[in-house]
Amino acid sequence: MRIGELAERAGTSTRTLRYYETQGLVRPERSANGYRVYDEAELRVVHEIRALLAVGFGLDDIRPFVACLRAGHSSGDVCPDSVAVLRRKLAEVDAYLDRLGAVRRQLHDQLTQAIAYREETCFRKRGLPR
Amino acid sequence: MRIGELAERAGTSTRTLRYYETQGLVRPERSANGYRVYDEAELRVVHEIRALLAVGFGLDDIRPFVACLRAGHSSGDVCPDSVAVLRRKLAEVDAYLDRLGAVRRQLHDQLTQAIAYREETCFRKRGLPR
DNA sequence: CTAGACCTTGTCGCCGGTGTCAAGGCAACG
DNA sequence: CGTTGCCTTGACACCGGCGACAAGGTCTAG
Repeated sequence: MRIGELAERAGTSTRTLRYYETQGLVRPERSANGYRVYDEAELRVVHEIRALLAVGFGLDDIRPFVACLRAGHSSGDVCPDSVAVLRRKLAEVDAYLDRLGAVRRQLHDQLTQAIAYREETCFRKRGLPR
Repeated sequence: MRIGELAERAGTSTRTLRYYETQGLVRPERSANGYRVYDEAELRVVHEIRALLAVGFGLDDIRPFVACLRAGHSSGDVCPDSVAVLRRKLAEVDAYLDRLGAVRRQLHDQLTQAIAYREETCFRKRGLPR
């Protein structure tokens, strides 16, 4: 399988596949004419990469998962390094959820007060009772 | 007040203040020698900018708040445009919270299963009963 | 007069994952 | 033989909010 076919089957672009290669995530053979040649297993790898990217991982974080697949495991998640990354990411997400919750509260308060102020001003302008 | 003093008082850098100026957020006068001269009100403006940036706003989102302050209001939140941005941002944060919650769940599941698999493998390897 | 602290504008770099274009090789079909 | 389509490497662009540096002007104290 050459790069164009892999790109299409994986739902991405050739540019992206070449980039993954520079990052050490995908390792094609080369045919005599210099074309990249991928075996079926690489399709799996690319799917794993895309799935993890979609969840918010960076390419660096993904490396252990790819290594795990390449080591013959049926899931990229089960190797120690992958588990470590999963733990770390889960902690990061939890922390971010906390921060975002705080932000949400602040925004909500700000909005509530701004609206209250505007309504009060409106009442005063019209000389209406509260 | 010149740029260095404002930067120090606002807890930021001169580079940053000049950048805000290019973005139309801060408007210094110029003294005869070409130096930027800020009045006290600008300190307030810069504080508002920094506070909103810290919450996750972009400079574009912040513009209405600055305009609101500059229009004489004691808070940047109370003008219609600001309220609109607050509403939009709150919605964005809510959406992001949802997505992040889903991601958290997925990570948690992945982690749980990976660990379960590792333990099972461990048991099998040692020929122990479950 | 000079050193030093401040100011000016202009430019490049970063980060991450891609899009996009350029210039050129290789293969297959007519 | 030429066209078409796929492949190659290389390089610029993007987005946002700055950091950092260069080359030069200005003001003040000694």
